[in-house]
Amino acid sequence: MSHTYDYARPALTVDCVVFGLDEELQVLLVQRDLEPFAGKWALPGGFVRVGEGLEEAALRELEEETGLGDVYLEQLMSFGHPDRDPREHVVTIAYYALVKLSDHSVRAATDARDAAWFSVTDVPSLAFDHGKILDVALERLRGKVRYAPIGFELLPKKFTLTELQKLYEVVLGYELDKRNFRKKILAMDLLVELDEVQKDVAHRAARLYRFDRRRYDKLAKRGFAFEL
Amino acid sequence: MSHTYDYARPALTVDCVVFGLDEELQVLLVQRDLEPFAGKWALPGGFVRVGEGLEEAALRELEEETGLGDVYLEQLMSFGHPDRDPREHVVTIAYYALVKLSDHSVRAATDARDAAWFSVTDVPSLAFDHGKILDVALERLRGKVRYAPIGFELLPKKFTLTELQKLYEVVLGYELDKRNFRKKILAMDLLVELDEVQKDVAHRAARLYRFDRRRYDKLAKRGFAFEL
DNA sequence: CCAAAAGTGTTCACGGTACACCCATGC
DNA sequence: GCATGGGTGTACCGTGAACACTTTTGG
Repeated sequence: MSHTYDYARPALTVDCVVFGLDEELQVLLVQRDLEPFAGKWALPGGFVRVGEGLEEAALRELEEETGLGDVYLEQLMSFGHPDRDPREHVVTIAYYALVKLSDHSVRAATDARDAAWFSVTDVPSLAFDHGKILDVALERLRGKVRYAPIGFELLPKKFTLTELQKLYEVVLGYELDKRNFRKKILAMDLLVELDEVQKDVAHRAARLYRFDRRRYDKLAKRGFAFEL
Repeated sequence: MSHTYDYARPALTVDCVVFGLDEELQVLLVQRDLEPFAGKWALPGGFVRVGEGLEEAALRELEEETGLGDVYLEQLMSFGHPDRDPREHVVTIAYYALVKLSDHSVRAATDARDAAWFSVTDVPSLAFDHGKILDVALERLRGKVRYAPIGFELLPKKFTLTELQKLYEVVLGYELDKRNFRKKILAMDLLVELDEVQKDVAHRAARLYRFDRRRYDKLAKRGFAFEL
């Protein structure tokens, strides 16, 4: 390979802000075992290899550091301040991921490298500029969840309308009116009512629904816009 | 400097999609003088230097290749497919810029390295994956112009309501109702009516306005949301 | 006085919001 | 039978959309 471009170059990493939903919105962090910031919590991530796509690198690092696969992944933003890594100039391309906590159990926490979920309202001080990256990811999630059907990535395949509403309330940070919420979301005609209800609840069991992605894609092509 | 991170690493560039407004929406391209793609049109851009911030690099390249300074600049997205550069793995961080064509005259076109404005509806085939980057930038501009007051970056400081409306029509690609547009934009209370009117027009001169950024910032902090 | 664009209000339909009670189920 | 959440409809208001004519100015 010719090396016409062979000047000194910044290093390149990817970092992932992984969100999950519990009572609160959760973010997955790993504890660093190496300097710099050894022992501090950080976003999972690592170096981009030559010949590797960015998203590919993000998925690989996620799998390596947390055991997670099959997640919704979207590029967030790049951060390149020369001093963000104390050793040398490292540019990172941040992604955010949404995972269904119900599926992937909290297996991440049992990994060799320590990984754990933290409520976004109670995150420890993070290594590098990862606190800032998390802030940007949160802002993006809060914005995007309102005009794109990405919230479903945080719920199990089958969910109740109340669970869906709770999701929005937790992510957005304010309460919604039950009747108006149901009216609006059902009017979009994106949910399929299943012949199934909740199990093991100590009260009337709620009906289960699933998100009809195929239908959404079709409607979206015709100019339909999802909106909270 | 310690080199703990010293593995083979992809090269890193920045590229800028510079938009200007004429009768049509314009994009600034430069003609490449080096291989690969010598002679082809491309987005202005170049390598990120070690110790240099990303936005800083984008502004430097813009100045070097097109003579432009004082532009609105925002990060767009990163592109890192391993084959996007035929010689080696080069990751690029794309920015988009909005410039007031009236201010900066078309000085860019007179630069050593050939630079020129093209209507976005009539862009030649571009080097690398720059065509794709342009598409993403256009999509972003069309989306963002509706919920953020960035359109003003394409107009001179003083403008008429008709000019503002034309801007939106050109960017969005559809026509707007004159009375409704004026009602809505004036109701936001973000424009300052000046004691000045158009000069040298062969008909009734229109009143000039300017965008009150200070007021917008204040309102935005209180939860006001700009919307088309 | 003619051409060209500036400027200005009202009506109607629809969607968003506010709001309270009965129902089904498990214990 | 009681506690717990599930499920449902209506009235009002404000915003978005449709729509046409008069005014000003320069040539």
